[in-house]
Amino acid sequence: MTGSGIGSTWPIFTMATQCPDYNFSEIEPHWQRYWDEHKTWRAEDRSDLPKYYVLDMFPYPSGAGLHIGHPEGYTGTDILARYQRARGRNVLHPMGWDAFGLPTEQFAIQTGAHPRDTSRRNIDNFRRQIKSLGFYYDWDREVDTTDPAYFRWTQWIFLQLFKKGLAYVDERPVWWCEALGTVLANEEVIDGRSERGNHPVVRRSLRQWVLRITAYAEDLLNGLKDLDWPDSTKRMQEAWIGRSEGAEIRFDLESLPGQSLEVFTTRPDTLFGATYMVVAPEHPLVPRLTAGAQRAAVEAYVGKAAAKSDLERTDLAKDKSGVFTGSFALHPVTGSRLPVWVADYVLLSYGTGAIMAVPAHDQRDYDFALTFDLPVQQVIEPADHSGNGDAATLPFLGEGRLVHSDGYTGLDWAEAKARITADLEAAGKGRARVQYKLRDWLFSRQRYWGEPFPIVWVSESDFEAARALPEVAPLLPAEPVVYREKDIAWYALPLPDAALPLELPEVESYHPSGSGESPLARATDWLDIWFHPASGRSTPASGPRPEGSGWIRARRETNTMPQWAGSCWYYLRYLDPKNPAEPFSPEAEAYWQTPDLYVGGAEHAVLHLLYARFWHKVLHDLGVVRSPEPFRKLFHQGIILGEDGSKMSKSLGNVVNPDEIVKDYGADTLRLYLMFLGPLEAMKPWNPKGIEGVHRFLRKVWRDLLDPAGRPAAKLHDGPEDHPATERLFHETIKKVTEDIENLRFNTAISQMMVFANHLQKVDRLARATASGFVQLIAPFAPHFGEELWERLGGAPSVTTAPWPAYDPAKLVTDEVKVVFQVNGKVRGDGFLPREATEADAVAAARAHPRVAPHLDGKALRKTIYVPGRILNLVVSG
RNA sequence: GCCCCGGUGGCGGAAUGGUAGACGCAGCGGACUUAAAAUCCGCUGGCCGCAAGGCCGUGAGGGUUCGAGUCCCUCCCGGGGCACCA
Repeated sequence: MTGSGIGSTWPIFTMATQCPDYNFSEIEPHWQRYWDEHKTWRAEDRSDLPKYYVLDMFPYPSGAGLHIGHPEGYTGTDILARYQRARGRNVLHPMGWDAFGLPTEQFAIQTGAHPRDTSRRNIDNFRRQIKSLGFYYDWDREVDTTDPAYFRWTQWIFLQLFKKGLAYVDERPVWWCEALGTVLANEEVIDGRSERGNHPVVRRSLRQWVLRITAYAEDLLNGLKDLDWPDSTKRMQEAWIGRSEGAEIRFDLESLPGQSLEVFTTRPDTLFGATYMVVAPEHPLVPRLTAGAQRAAVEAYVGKAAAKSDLERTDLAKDKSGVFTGSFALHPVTGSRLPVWVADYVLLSYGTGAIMAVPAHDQRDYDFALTFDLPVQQVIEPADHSGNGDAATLPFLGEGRLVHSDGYTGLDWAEAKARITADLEAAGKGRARVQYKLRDWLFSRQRYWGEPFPIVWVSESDFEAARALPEVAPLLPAEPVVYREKDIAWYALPLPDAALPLELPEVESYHPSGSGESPLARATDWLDIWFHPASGRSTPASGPRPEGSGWIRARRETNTMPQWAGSCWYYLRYLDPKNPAEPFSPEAEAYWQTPDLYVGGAEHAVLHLLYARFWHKVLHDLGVVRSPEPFRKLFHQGIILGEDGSKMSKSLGNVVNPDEIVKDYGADTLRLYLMFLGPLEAMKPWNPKGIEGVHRFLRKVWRDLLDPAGRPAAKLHDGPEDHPATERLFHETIKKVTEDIENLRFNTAISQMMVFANHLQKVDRLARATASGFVQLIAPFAPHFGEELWERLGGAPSVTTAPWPAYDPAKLVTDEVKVVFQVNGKVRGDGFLPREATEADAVAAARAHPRVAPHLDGKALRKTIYVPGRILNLVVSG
């Protein structure tokens, strides 16, 4: 390259950089600028092309910056996006911020910094980091859950739920976390501690907003069937919904005429084996069931149970405890007296909070009966028993036939379930019932940094007056949402659309109030208002009542929504993110519909993914979206562990910072390495040495296709022809890379490209078209590198506009195929045979093979298995 | 306890029931270089053997099959989820 090039013949490229070597720190920012200026990544709203919508779970922009796990999934979707673009799709690949949430608020509490400022700073940093990795995101569609223009529609969706009667308030024992100063949902509590921060939690009764997700239990369960999701995730949701079929049975109470105890059981066939009853300590009938002599003992027990954390009640306390109430229930068929006990192994929150205990056929009841010396009556015997009775080991939990069950003895248990249930129903003593483990979704938090509820509380008379207004009536549910506080009833009124968004007030302190109310309770001018229900206008109650009619006194809801709210529908806002009049236009929804692929961590298997499905189904029922499910195809990327194989954490000092990798090796190398580590779904350790390998691969390709001055290598020629071996390998590579991308097997796609690169080093000439085609295959993985080489080899920028290479199946077939020779299943040699060689040809070749022949000598050929083009197995004996 | 998913060289991993270990890392030997880096070439599962070659080998044990990393059964280990849900 002596004296050539630089200065005299440069620039030869219009867009590419001028660097002779693979200088990624010059190339990458250059192409990032190019993409930004040309909006290469823009998804067109109106297009004749078929759409492809690929979605990442948007991140919570934490102060720590991007974690190395983020770009793992993002690179996977980015490859898909670029590939689908090359396949002629109009690709939507958006990014946004799930920016409400506790860490930002904790930071505000500690420092006084406004959460909005912290969020903005963190978002800017995340965006910078993500852009530095060259992702094909449509930045014109960025969404931010904390932006009033966004959460206006989160509030709007809440109001649709409210109107449909799917949102209600309830005073209920909830998980209260003292350290976080808030209530947590069941799903956010793990082993009696908060999922976030691992603080202890206790039960506490508070007024809460609750969403009636249980109304959709059946839909949510059935919908799973058609989803292309990991099986484990579907199973988790299935288990979480926890559908059981059984019966609700009514037991009259001896001491309370006219009162009865309802139980739920999945085993109505064991009705005749019920020997006692159990109610949960919190069951409302407990005080009345308690007989005088037992009162002290029952009250002590109930008090103790209330004080126990759930950790004690479940994990540590498998030993049964309980107290007899002193009263009896009457068996609905036999009329026999069954003692009613209080025990904390029965949960108020499931079923009816009471059970009929069948110790002979339930492990828990059996343990309890043993502890308290209660009778055990067998009513099911294994099907292979012919005797009537007691032979089986108790408790017997298996299938069988009924015994000791007047009128039903001898029946198969499944039939007995149906018969007994039907008979109870006819007698007015029970009915078939489906029960779910799924509980309604506790939807409020006593926090500042969340979406405010677009709800005000008013007196009964003001509510009645408002309800009569034509503007207000359509916004209300059939049943008013109401709660009582110190004998005063408060009625919920929604803000009309015109009053949205309801923004957060400025407050002096972000500390929770400690009383169970959020910091919003201290923003008095925001909180206590004069309210005009028809228009939604408001003014501080500290001021005078405004002129005109229809103004009432109101107090705003002080709770805020949980972080899940914003992420429940963000994938829909991307369709039309700037729409000021609707959450998204019907046209945008008609074209983009729902994501074709959703990629994100398995840690959201139940929470986010179940909540979002719930909201989507509600929107579907409202006619707002056409599909019944939001995420047809779901994929979980795995977790990247630290170098030492343990989870990355600051305290272990094994955290990998993407910024440093980009600085040292470039974004393309990082992307390639993340994909090369192993299967996308696998958990795999980071290996800093491994990154050298993929970096070398890029440099090797650069060196191979370009000369030392950075221009097309001398061995490139413009003819169509390559060596047949090169041609075949190239077409194999196109095939493999294409199929692997479609199946998200990026690691094997990369290894195939490495195989091809290794081959390129050995050839002395190469068609320029082959070189460019190879660069196209690399481009989705290493996009800056791809753009740079594409143009230097003569392609018009950008490579993203070039159609994906197609392979020619005819180029993959060879005249000769390798056949492996086995004798008795052991490999003894191989040989090349014509593709159409017969079994006889193959056997002849094997017999002639010097290393195979000795194993056949003097032995009788008993069987021949011939798989053309693969294997010949000769089974011999003697 | 119950339900999933895994277990393959020194390491990450690859293998429609058909040559186990592709590709990469690490290691060893060599070339280039005054030297180093970079790059290139070769070797690299274990055991026996001078070699040709043979035997063994995918957590353990059994089974199905002409043939098993792959399918079936039992067990061990690791990871994830659920956990008194009647």
